[in-house]
Amino acid sequence: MVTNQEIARILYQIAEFLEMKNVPFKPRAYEKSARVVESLEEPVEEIYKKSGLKGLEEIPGVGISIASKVVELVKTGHLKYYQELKKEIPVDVEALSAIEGVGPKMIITLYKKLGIRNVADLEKAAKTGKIRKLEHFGEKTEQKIVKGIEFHKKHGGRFLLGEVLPLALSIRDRLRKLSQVELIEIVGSIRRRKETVGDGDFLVVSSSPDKVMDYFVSMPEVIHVYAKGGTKTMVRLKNGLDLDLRVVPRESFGAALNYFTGNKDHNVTLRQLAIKRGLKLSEYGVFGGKKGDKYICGRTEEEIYKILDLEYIEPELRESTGEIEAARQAKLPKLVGYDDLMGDLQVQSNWTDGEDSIEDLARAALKLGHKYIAITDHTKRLAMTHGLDERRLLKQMAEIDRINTKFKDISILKGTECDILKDGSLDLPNKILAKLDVVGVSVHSYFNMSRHDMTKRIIKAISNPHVDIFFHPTGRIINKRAPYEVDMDEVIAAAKRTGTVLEANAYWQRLDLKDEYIRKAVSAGVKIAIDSDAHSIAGLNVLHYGIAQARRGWTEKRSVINTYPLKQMLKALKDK
DNA sequence: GCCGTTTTCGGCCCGACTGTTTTCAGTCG
Repeated sequence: MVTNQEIARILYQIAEFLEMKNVPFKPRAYEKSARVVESLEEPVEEIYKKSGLKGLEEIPGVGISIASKVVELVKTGHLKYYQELKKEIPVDVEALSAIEGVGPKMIITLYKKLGIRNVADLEKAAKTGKIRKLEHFGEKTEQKIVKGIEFHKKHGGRFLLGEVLPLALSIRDRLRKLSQVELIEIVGSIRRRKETVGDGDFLVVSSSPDKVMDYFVSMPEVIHVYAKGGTKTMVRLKNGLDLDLRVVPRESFGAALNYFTGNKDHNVTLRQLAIKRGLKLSEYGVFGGKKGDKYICGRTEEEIYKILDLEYIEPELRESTGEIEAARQAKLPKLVGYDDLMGDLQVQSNWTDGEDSIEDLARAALKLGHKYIAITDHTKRLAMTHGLDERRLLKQMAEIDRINTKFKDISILKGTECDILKDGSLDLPNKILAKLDVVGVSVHSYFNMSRHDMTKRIIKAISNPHVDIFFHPTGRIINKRAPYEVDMDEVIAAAKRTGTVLEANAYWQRLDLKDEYIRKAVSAGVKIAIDSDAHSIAGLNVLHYGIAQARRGWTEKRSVINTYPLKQMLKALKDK
């Protein structure tokens, strides 16, 4: 089994090797294909098994040459072309280029002049002053390398959106309070609400950028300043997160907003569209005229898309997955809004592993404006959570009836997060499931089953006529636990066939379904439910992450059952 | 090596900052 991440890593490395060899254009091609493969949730290996070489070539950025290499990787577990490049330049490109400020050209020079092959070699050479003696290198470069290595040791990799969004919002609000700041927005992958982010980007319009930059680098979180200029400043925070701040003129705000929101391929395509129209697009605006230096527009993003004959594209969609083509044909979805949810269909109370009582949860949900909330405690198989058996669940249902009499603006629904057992049967008998308003089911055990068995197990479970929602369908914990092996195409087809709702779990460590599968599900006509999976009052506040993920999955309001008023929502469930 | 509202061949996004240089290459986004 070769994972998408492993394939992407090799493609990235090939790109770096080719860059070192000064091969034109190919590095970009490999890099692009790597980015695409990396972002696919469906295993490339599965795509190959299902649709062969042709299927691989349909992946954007992957042509016949890269597709064949992927096939070799899938079939044999290695790739000759890659091995040969590694033999020719035997350096650990992946680790070396992960160091801030170290790129392919530097790596090849360091290898040729000093025989540096890995980070340990690099650290030693830098600390013993060997690097500063090289031509075109100096003391500062050497220091930068030492620091880069230290930083990377402390904190490598990407952050989860939920870890950085609150911080980014706080910094945005602090900057907004400065009198010199006229306009400010968070841009980059945070604005696109990507599930993981590499850094934080801010865009500012200001009459005195220097003051803003001074404030930015002196924020208490900042421990290092990479660069500080009149329009661009880059810093690192204590928690390891890098932040960029850009300042642009007012008339360029829209163009810059667009440019820094990305993603990269989305931008490249927009610029190419501009060129085709005899225009030039940059972060400063759209330019035309004989010399190509006449400002045409750029105050707002809407202007940019309009002049390129495109519908406005929401930030969450800008991932170069067909949104530009759809915008050209005016076929973009009207996305579910951040204020559209009327309730929450997965919440755990202190009857099992939640912290708060049903009544307190209901009161908190009411405060959030919810019209309904489903209490979905675990079932007995999850003994560690004191999962409910039939007797305790009946007791809880009576308790919910009692509490409901205290509220008139919110309805507490009787639900369950019923365990799917190994053979696909459920942890509670049908006769009690039939009495519940909302039956959710989920997998909490035997994660390592074969793809075939897991798919069968899940389809059996959701085929139960009482099962309404399949909770966190792939079981992943972002950056911690891979999804279990399951054929999501088949699960989606089964959900459609049986009228089962698939959950878009909003908890930011899960975000399960992922955008890619949400898109497949809704385009197949399957309904989704965006749930908090809250285990406490505070946990109720994460729905916006799920909405973001749904928007990234091209979801319209009508596909989300908990945007419906209570009666209509209940009707959309199976056995009602 | 990929791709097509110019194209199946001939293109391939644009700009800021830094360090090492006296005009630019490398890196990053």
